[in-house]
Amino acid sequence: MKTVDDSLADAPVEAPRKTRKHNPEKTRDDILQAAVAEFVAQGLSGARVDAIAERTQTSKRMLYYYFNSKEQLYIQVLEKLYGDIRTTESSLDLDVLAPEEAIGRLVEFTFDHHDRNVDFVRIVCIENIHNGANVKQSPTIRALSQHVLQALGDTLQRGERDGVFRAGVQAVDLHMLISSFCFYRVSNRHTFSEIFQVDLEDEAVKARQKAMIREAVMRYLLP
Amino acid sequence: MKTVDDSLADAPVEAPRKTRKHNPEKTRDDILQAAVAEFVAQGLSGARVDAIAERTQTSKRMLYYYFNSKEQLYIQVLEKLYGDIRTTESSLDLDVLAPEEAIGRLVEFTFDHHDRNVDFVRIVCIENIHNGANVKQSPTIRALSQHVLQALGDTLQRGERDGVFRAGVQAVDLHMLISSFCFYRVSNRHTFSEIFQVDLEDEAVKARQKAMIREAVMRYLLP
DNA sequence: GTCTATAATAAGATAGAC
DNA sequence: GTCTATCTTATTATAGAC
Repeated sequence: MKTVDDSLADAPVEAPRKTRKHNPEKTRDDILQAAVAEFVAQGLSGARVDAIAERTQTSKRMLYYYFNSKEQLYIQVLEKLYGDIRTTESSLDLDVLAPEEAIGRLVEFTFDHHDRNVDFVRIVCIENIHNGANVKQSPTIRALSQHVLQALGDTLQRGERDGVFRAGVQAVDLHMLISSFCFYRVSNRHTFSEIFQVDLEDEAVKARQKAMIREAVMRYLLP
Repeated sequence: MKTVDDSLADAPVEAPRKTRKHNPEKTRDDILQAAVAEFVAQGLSGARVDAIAERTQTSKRMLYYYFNSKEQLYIQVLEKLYGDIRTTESSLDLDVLAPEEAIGRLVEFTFDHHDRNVDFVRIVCIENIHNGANVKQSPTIRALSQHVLQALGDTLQRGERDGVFRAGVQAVDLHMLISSFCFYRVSNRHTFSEIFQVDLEDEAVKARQKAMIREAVMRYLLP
């Protein structure tokens, strides 16, 4: 007696070998996404390989098949999250704006970017708890981050030349002034909001703080 | 035949029962210090109870005897490190200084304090990775941190009244502006120095950045 | 390439003697 | 209060069939 399954077995055998369960890129990406979620939620030591596997459509065996170890999977996660930020950062085009406009825009962009990318902020914290051991192993990541500093340095130079910015400000220092505030607001939001009883998710608070860091930076640059 | 040990046994029995190995406070403190080192180095999930015990003069059994669980020991560590900062913070006496002096001093104090207390910075990062779950359980910690905000608010008000500061600045926002920079320099030093190739331990760099945050804050407060 | 079952070990916690 | 030995469970990683 023929069953429905039997009739499927009669389908053309020449069809591209795309059986139900073989889809390498998708499987790999599925695992990587699950790993992002788990590592970001639990940290490097806190993350469980089993938990990552459970978040996927596939099995733990495939995780090891594609990534070899928990640590290598973590490095892939790190590179993915650092990579995501680059794409957006490169789209800023600071060089077409007046220096003051450019800096103002960079500050607001940085603020919004961190606010929207909690995952990135968390993975950077996790990596620092582990003394940056893995960023140091990834030449990719350093290369990814050179763009902002370059753009910032160029803008500072233009402003200085035009007499709208003071001289002697280091790009790396200014980058730290901007990033630190935007990063800390997100990285430390749990302890900060609990201890000082502020709702950092409140849109009014957000707007006020965004205006503050913008103005603090602008004033600092005045001649 | 009498041995040396036998003669010791003849010592006065009324002496306070202070046998070689019984010293509760010291043992407890020994464990707590070891726990600070391990948790700060490895994080909450990464820390190993065995490793903590190995750092002590005593055994794992005593750790459970005094602290009941890994988690409760972690909370004690958290409270200890938050407590340490309070003592120094309270010694600032901002109210006896002119408002500008007071803020300048607060900025420099905060900078130096974070620079010197890497342990505190790390435990706060670890705690945020765990969503502040443990600070929320400790009413002690919130109480500890109210002093700075109060002192800062008072100083802002004095400056505003004297016409040396602008109006409308929130104490909590200014606290964040100051803390974020001082904290981030330490918390993110591994990734930051690797990616941007700066030596944040260099005394010249330190002095430059300390002057920057001080001036940025002062300028921001100008009317 | 994928799945189930399992090996090998590490980790938190406790028993019970002294 | 303290120590050694151990229980129990969780965790990374792999074997081997399909």
